[in-house]
Amino acid sequence: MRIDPTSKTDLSIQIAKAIRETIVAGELDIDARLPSESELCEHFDVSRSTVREALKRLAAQNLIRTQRGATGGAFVNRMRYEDAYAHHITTSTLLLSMNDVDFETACEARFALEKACAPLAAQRRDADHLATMRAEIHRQGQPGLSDERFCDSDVTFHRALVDAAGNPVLSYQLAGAVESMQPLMNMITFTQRSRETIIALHTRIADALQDQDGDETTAALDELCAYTLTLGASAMAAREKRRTEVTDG
Amino acid sequence: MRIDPTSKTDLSIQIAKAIRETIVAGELDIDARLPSESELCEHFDVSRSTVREALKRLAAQNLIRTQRGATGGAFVNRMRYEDAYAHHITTSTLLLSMNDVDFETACEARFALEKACAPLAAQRRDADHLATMRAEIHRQGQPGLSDERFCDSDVTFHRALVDAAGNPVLSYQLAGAVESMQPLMNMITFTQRSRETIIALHTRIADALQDQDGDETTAALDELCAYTLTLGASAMAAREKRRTEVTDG
DNA sequence: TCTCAATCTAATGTCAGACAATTGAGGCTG
DNA sequence: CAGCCTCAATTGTCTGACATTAGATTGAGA
Repeated sequence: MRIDPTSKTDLSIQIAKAIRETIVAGELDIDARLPSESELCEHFDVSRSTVREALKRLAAQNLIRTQRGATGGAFVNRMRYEDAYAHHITTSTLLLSMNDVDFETACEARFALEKACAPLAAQRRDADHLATMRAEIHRQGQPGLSDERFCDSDVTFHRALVDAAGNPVLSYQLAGAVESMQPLMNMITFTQRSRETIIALHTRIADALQDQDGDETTAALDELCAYTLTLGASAMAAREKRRTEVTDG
Repeated sequence: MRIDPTSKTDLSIQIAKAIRETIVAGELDIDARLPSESELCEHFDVSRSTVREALKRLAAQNLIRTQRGATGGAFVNRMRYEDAYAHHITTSTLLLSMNDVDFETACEARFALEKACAPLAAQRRDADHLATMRAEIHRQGQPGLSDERFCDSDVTFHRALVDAAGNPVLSYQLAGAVESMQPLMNMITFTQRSRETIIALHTRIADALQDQDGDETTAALDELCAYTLTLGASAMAAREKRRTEVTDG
């Protein structure tokens, strides 16, 4: 756990790395207190600013939390699924938007992953999951629902499907895939007709899960994927047309 | 884009949040330069240390990069898949280790996700993917290979499978699932016999992909999952036994 | 003796100012 | 025109100070 002051790499980066490795290696238990900033200054032979910048880097990754006061300090964080979700979703969303991922790729990934959950969800779904799905289906059918709210409800519905698989690791991994699709989905205008189609497929999925029929769930997801792709394609085409017109005019 | 100096929340957190929201909202393009630290000081009416801590938080999340020199500054990062991978893997690994996720749950999640890739991989695999997989299979058969190296090779093999699906979004999402399993896998002692079984299944997977047979790929993955679970179970049992003996003695 | 408020104290949060290191830009020179 | 030099802007680091926070200690009073 030493650093190299002559390296071209910033000291705060080296220090953050050293501490991170200590934590990841398990040498510091959860909720263990790190040395105080002054002690870290002495240990690494740097100023307090540098130590603090290193700690802020770790805090930004949810690896530590800090607490003020006499018994305060920096403590190793128990990584919570909820915190990791949020972080994962932000990163995924940025990845999608900044890399101009086309709708097909994102959609394919999302449904491939959801299909991975289908057999498990069919096996393990409980009353709560089914109730959530039914409630969202009902919501999706209400007149006057904005496109954005419709997408929200869609995400909730699919989160319930994923959670029904009863595997927190799976839920965590899929949170990014499902939720980061939302900005792309939000570009679609859902006509009354397309909503009806989606609701019908959602109902089919819910029914299949209720019957604990994994194959039928997968089949319905396949159809939903195909239908979503056609919706996305026409939305992209319309968008492209608008952009061309603006450029020309 | 203002902050509240009277809030109980740390200023550097508020500032980081404000800048992050600006970036995520797309108001700053990729590679756009943020105001210099001095300008940010004036804008938010805080000291430079505070601004710097905020910037370090953002840098830790790969949202910005900094560059020294006359034309330097902080620039909006294009979120790269490679960077996001690393971050995602670290987080996933910590989640697994800190939440005492049992081997079954992690294993189930991993193979469920890999199976999601199988049909796509069978369809799109190219010569490079197959070559990588064959090379790793060969490596896995070499005598004297340590358990750790064997696991490394296993991860590389499965990464190739995932990448063969030709969907970067999928690859990104699965990186966490596949690689974060490694610490758990590392606790397993691979006997000569178990290695042979795994290599046989790997070969079956590679063959199936070469034949573009998605169903066979899935079937082989199912078997590998089941076998890995039995290996994990016995490893956990042995570990538990050792711990009990130590406690008793 | 118990309770509660005041005080103490150790830690993080913030500020101000200085200097070092880096690096591109522009000018100078051959 | 190429190469070198200087300059200026910017981030990186250091120092020292004070503010803020919250647990620990202490002490008075019922």
